[in-house]
Amino acid sequence: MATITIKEIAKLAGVSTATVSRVLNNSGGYSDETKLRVLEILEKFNYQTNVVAKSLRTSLTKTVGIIVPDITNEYYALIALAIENYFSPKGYSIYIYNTNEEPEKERLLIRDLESRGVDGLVYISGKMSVPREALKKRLPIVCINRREEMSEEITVIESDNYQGGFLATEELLNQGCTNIVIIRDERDIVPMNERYRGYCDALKKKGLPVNLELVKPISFNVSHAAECVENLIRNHIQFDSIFACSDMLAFGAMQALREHGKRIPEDIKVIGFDNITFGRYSHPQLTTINQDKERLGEAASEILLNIMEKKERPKQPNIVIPVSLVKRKST
Amino acid sequence: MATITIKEIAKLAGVSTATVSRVLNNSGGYSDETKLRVLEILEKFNYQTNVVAKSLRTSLTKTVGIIVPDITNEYYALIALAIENYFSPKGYSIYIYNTNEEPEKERLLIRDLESRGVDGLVYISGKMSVPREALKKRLPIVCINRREEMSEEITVIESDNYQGGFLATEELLNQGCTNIVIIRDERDIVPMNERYRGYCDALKKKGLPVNLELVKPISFNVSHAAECVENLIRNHIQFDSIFACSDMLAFGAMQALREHGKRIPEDIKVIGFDNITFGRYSHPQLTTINQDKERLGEAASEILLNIMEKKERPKQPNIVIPVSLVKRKST
DNA sequence: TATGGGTACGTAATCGATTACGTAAACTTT
DNA sequence: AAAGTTTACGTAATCGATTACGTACCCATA
Repeated sequence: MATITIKEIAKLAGVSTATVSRVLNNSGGYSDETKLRVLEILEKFNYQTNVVAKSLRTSLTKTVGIIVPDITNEYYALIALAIENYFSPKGYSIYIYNTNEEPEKERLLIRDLESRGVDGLVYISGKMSVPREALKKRLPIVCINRREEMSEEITVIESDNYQGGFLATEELLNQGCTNIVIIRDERDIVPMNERYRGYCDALKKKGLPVNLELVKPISFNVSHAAECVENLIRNHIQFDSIFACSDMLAFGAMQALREHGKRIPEDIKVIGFDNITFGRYSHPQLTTINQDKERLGEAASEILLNIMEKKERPKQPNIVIPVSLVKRKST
Repeated sequence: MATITIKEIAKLAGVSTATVSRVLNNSGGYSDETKLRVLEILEKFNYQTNVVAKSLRTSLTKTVGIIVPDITNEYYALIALAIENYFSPKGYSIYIYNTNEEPEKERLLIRDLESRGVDGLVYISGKMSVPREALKKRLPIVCINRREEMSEEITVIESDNYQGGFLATEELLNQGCTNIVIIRDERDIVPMNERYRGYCDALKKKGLPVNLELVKPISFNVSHAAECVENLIRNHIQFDSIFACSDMLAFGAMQALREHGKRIPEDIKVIGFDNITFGRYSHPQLTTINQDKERLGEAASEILLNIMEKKERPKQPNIVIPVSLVKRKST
């Protein structure tokens, strides 16, 4: 690096490095003239802090790590973007780590994060072992949307998944549907369970039973959703609508429906979850439950910064971000 | 941080920090017994390198920065992912920066990157001022898909945009189309110009003229594509197909076509560019030109690492990644 | 005028590594 | 056996900042 150091600036300004540092950090202890002279030299030689050196001394790196399963997924990308937009103006840089939810990768990550001395971590992934490890290492952390029942020491930001499931189901009921298929992730994870609970309660409220033949847990994947719908049709199971627990699953389901000559929404109504961009361009445009990814990212950032600054790990209650129904053409 | 340092390890093992460091880096100069003893202590106390300190000493941070316009865009996300997958096993961490192509943001970035001492930079964005600045600062850099005519000192990885434009147009011609609308980005940037050149040449090869009434430069945005198609229809301009220079634009165009009762592909055929995931789930499924985002990211990474290691900035010829036609249902 | 307190600095330690250089002991070579 | 070479370390400087502590000077107050 050809950059000039504080030492050289000091010599040029005829002061000590201490004074230069003080001027740089506005920490007082210098006269106005000295300040001006130093500032002038700083400017003239285009001084840039060596962040690495500063980090070593202060043990603050001004970095935040984000762990996501897959940045390629718009949902995660939007959250990551919100986090960057929050932290970047505050002088932080963002490390991004894709785990693909592979446990080995996650295990390595926590070491790397600590080695690099990140100031905080936003975790949006599956294995809660990482957050627990982070907690042990006193690394400030918040999780998004992956609450586990037992982990009350970790703050979790989550969408109101229960309400989402309820609203989605209610929308279909309001359209006169009575045989509502729910395609959900087979994994026993809180967000999915909550959506399912909302589904059940909406039915219950309407006085309808939960027909387990219509509850379809699948491994989370577009083509599985399509297969699932095909099986329903092939087995002549009666249904008039589908609540897919993610928009991608909804797209898979719609594709299968079309291939079997079903019209949407005339024959079968479909509702998704997440509200990703493509829902506006699918045919028909997808009715869905909006998750406020920006708020999720923002709220997580705010709380994380709080933990980082206060250096205290508050038993903060989990934050629930409201969801909303986005009515389009598929219901 | 509660982590143990090299100094403490040294004391515990009864050696100097120099020896511990040598063992850590496998640089020789110690007996087998010493090595074993040190390794044992290292293991026992779960030593982790302080990367910040190491970086300060070696002036290598083992970080790579990625500058993208918008990580929320699947195209960029896939490239970024490929880059991470390349560098991460080599011990690098990835900084990600979204610029939204805002010039001020980009200008700030280059300073930050240098301050943080990133070892290399992959640049996928618009303003070539950043790469030039990086070059001046001797920061290893490669660009993706934004070649400018005059900047031969910077290595650029790009898709074969000309070939893509040619293939797309040829596909429509093969389907019997003669009035092919091209919806392109209005900006005078190399990738778009190349796609357009491919379009022109494919027509020429077939002995057809370029009808400028069918050449539609728009500001890059889905709804503008829709408007553009509406205008064509409203003005009764004859066309039998559309080559949209990005899949997103194709979706906008298809939506407008549907709203005007045009069937795809029976009435109007549509082809896109990029091959983003959603093209498989649109209706009809979108025929498109595949950009190999993984190879783009990989190739960029390889070359970047090369520059980083050799510390030389070779006048490397630009790398062109092949594209291919993905035939689906919209043509 | 002596004392006390504030201002404006400088000195030097420090963060946690790496590494050039020095050196004692062991081992070769003739 | 003397000289040279190699091995296996340790010492201390260094990377570029921050900051506790010391101190000289100035000014106000008793």
